[in-house]
Amino acid sequence: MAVIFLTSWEGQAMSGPRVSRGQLRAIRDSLSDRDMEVLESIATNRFLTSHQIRRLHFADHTTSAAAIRSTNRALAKLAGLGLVAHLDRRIGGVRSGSGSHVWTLTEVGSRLLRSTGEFDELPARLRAHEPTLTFLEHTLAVAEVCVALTEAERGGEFTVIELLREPECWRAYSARHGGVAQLKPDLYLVTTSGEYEDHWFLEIDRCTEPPSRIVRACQKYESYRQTGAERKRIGIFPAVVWVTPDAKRCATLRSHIARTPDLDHRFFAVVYATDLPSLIKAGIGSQETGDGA
DNA sequence: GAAACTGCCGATTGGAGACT
DNA sequence: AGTCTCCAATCGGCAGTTTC
Repeated sequence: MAVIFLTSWEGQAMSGPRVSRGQLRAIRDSLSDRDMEVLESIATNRFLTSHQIRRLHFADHTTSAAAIRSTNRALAKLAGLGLVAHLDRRIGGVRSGSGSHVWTLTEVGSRLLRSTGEFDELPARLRAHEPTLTFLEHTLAVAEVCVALTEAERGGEFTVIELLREPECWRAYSARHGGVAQLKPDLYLVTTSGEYEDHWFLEIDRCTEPPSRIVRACQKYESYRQTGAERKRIGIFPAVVWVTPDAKRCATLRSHIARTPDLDHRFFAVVYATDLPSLIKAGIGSQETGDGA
């Protein structure tokens, strides 16, 4: 995952010139199906790097270099039409070197998608201020998992039935000592592999929180599990998977969670990001057998 | 014929390591 | 500690090729 720092924010690109409904229709007519798919991906994930867009929509080119050029040209076209904009500077590549651009929807792009009737939830006015580095890194990390899942699905490892992002995947429940608590997974995923359907809560770890806080979050999942709400809804409790950026962190979190006594460890897993597709393909055996809440 | 794709090449950028 | 050099990765311009 690229490390990205912002030096400035093209806030003016978020608003851009006024575009009439007729102009918007003309722009829509000039777009290919793939252009629309790229826009929809950016809208769904809020921010995507050029690299991620390439993997999502330009994977069928003969060489990766050709895919990159096609990606860049498609994005340049969308940017030229005022539909997307990239953050001003890209710093920090996959190894050394400069990193990918980070793209987001402009207000015109948002209006265009809302005009299709499939993105009514997009805001009419977009944030004009600079996103924080923490927010951006988290958003891109979640997007990275979504891209990896798409690639694995494309490779025939499993089928994604449902993928919900924040806040659609959040769960509100009654806390033990009264009041309403909220569970905030990064992703909710339903997959099939063979004849089994698996449900997952995914938490994207970026080594920014101490293991003690991860353990507390697990305890919150355990409290929610004991309400029986998920079991009532879908018949099972989803597996809770922490996705870590490196193997050392993976081992650390596994160790802390394993030492926590008041958890039903059948429902919790920690996995290094690259191993997530394998875990999903194999399944975690998280199906509650009826002795639960 | 137009649009999309591809190959080539140079410019740009930051990370890593060597050097002072 | 600061500077310099090399290297890897990305982007974009141009021109040729392919596809519809």
